[in-house]
Amino acid sequence: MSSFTLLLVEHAVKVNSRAIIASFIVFILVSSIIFMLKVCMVLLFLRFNYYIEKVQILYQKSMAKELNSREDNYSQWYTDIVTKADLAENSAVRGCMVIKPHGYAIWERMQGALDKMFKDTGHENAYFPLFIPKSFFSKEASHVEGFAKECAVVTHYRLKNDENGKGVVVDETAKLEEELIVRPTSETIIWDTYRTWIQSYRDLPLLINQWANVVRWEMRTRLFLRTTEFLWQEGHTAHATKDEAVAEAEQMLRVYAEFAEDWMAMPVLKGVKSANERFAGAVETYCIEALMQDGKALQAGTSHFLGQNFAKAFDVQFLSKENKLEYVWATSWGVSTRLMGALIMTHSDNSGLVCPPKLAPIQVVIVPIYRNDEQFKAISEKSREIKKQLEAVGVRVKFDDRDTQKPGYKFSEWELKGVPLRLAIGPRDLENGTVEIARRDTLEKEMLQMQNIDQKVVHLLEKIQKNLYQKALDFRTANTFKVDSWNEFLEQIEKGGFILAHWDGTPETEQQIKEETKATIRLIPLEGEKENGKCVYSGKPSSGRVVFARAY
RNA sequence: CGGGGCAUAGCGCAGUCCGGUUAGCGCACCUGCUUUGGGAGCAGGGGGCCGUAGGUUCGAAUCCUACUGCCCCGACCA
Repeated sequence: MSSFTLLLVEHAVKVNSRAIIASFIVFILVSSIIFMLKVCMVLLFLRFNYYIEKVQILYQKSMAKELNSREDNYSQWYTDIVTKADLAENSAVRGCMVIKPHGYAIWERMQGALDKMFKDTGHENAYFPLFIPKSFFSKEASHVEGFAKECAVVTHYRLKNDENGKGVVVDETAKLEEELIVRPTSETIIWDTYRTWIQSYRDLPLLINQWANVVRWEMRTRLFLRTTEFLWQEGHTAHATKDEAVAEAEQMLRVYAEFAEDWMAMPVLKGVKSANERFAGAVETYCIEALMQDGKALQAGTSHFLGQNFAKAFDVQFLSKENKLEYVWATSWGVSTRLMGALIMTHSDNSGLVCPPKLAPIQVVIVPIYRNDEQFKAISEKSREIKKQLEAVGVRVKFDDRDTQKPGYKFSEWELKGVPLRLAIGPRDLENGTVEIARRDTLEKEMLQMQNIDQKVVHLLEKIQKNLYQKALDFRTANTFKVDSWNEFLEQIEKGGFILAHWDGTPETEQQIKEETKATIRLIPLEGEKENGKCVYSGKPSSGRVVFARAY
């Protein structure tokens, strides 16, 4: 019995041990397969991670210098150009920007050109205060209404150390008798002043301009396009007759249009604003309107016929030749640093800013290419020679002789900053008497002989200026549409561009269209043929097409 | 003022869910060498009160509370 059991046990052990061995082998096999699979997966994972890392590195590298593209993200592209081309940056103060040297240099060139045009049309510069007594504001009813919601107000004139030792606080005992408004525009303070300047028709016309900063407390801001504080010029003129004042407002509109087209190479439409869009306090607002590359419109300048509104509000009267006491007729007109935004959005591309030669602080940059000191010396000598030659014919030149950056870096940097022409001079050029010239507008490169380089450059700069204008004009033409039905209107407004459509002339219809489509009447054209038709929204009769668009 | 998001090096971000070595990465910066005709490479280096103030905890960039600031989307506007 016991031996039998033993046998059985022995058998069982044998069977078991076979099974154990078998299962052990299976286990080894399976686990080794699993192990190998694991190894493979880990390897794959590592490999994968490596690629991810690589992709991230590449991405970060490209992010370091490159712009978001115009097509992918237009508004980010715009911001990238402003900041990466060193035009401006956001400041510690919400909504206010720091205009950096390169951006300011362009603005200075704009100022210079405009200032000359103002003076050529008989205007003089003056300066009025930053602060306006609050009571002045309430004198012209619609003017207050227009600006009241966005005024910064000065209430106190002293700070003191906090009693709890936590920095400075406003000294409540130093409250102003009358609060001061930081000017959002200067009509009121200027007309209050003009009252004392004007007594007789002999004091007229009074043609004054001021270059100044103004503050409008905006909800949402964007560099150059809409900032809380901005730089501008404001012209304020007084005239003896209505006709003369209207003529002045129209003249300044032409000045703005000429500046936009000749200097900024930016085609503009001229027209008048509808009642809804009119300046607060104006009888008529004239404007120039440009089309940006994303199909949105941008108001680039305004000129207002103010009638006698401010003369009456501030009691500015003069004795006429007929010895009659009359109110004077007024205009005001302005353009701002917003033009910088217009400039950027009209011409620039995915390589950065494209600046028209007439406004470019640097028109030509010379980049030397060399391997050693001797070459650098020889090339520098030649470059300085060319620089002098170009400067002699009035070209603004920079010789980029920094030894800390490589040529490729410099090429990209100056493209980003919008320099119209780049000359590259290397050892080969010295031997051959050539120079490589690259156009910023077309990004084309060409080898030129060095002889008469000054004439060639001058010619090219003119060509670039013309080409930029033509390109912008072609773009506008291709994006201007006549629309005659409401369905067409709805469809087209989504695609962007200027829409020429009939309007019944009522503010109600304009408001309805705005609410339904976000499009506004940019202007009622001054030029072009008049044509009768039916309002695109209400179907009521219309005497001419007006320009609709979504706007900045 | 409504709705959403974020706050970590000069800039851009990871780490936060799930608390635990000396807080990382890219760009930029500094030094050296090699480079220089389209954003150079290698090696080394410096730089942080992790928005502020409380709390929880042996321990907080990480969890909780409050505050502040910024960004985006709407209403307002050149």
